[in-house]
Amino acid sequence: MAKHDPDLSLLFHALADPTRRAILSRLAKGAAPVSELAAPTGLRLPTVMRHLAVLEEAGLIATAKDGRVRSCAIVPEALTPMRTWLDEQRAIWEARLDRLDDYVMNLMKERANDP
Amino acid sequence: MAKHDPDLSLLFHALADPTRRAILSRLAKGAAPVSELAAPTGLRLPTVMRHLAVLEEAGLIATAKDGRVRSCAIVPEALTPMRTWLDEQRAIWEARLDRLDDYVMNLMKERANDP
DNA sequence: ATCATGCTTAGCCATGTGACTAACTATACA
DNA sequence: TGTATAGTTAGTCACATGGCTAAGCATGAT
Repeated sequence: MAKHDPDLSLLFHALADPTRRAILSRLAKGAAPVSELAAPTGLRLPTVMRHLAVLEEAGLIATAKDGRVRSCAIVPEALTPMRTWLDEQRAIWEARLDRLDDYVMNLMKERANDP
Repeated sequence: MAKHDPDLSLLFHALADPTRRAILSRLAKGAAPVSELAAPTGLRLPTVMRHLAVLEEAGLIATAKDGRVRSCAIVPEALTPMRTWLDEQRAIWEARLDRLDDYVMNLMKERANDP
């Protein structure tokens, strides 16, 4: 359970932007060149390029240039660390579905210490 | 498949910070007051408070004040939207585990168009 | 009533982020 | 060769983020 996990931070940060998630959804249907990804966003090319750079640094997409066209594709394995983290958390969190009771009981105990 | 999903953005953004993930991990073991959460971070209280505010706005934690102590607890259901998104993506992405082939074939087809 | 504790608010600062325009490069097409 | 196309780079700008200090407020202990 790494305290500083740059992978996870990059991943979550990349996914925190709706534009980037939209690009991913588009790419889920198949590889596409930059312009085609930019079109539905209504954003300028340089802006989209930065989003793509973020996605690529997070390992979520891979790109390659063929002639003057850069083709982008998703990297499915990239979601694995996130899934792992989520499963870890779920394991602990769900083991505590008594959380609310636990929480309330804590408060009550504190109050009880003060008759 | 909402194009603009503020919930997801808030969630992912909240989780993109290692300090906040550490706080969540700590809280997974049970509710705790602000100071106790701040201690292991090495950060000042106001800074930690802001992190807690981000977590709370994302719906990841709930807090309540008892006397002068504010107790914080996780909200397990908060991860559901993220799990849903992840499962959706996995469904599509994994259906395309031929992605690399697909990608390469695309390139080859483009080249083929140019004999 | 006084003081310590625990949080809160206000405000500052450096850096990061997301958007843009404008100018440039490199490939394809005529 | 010249021109359109597809990306790329550089530079600007407003605002968000993450950290801090200093001062304030409410509650519990003496």
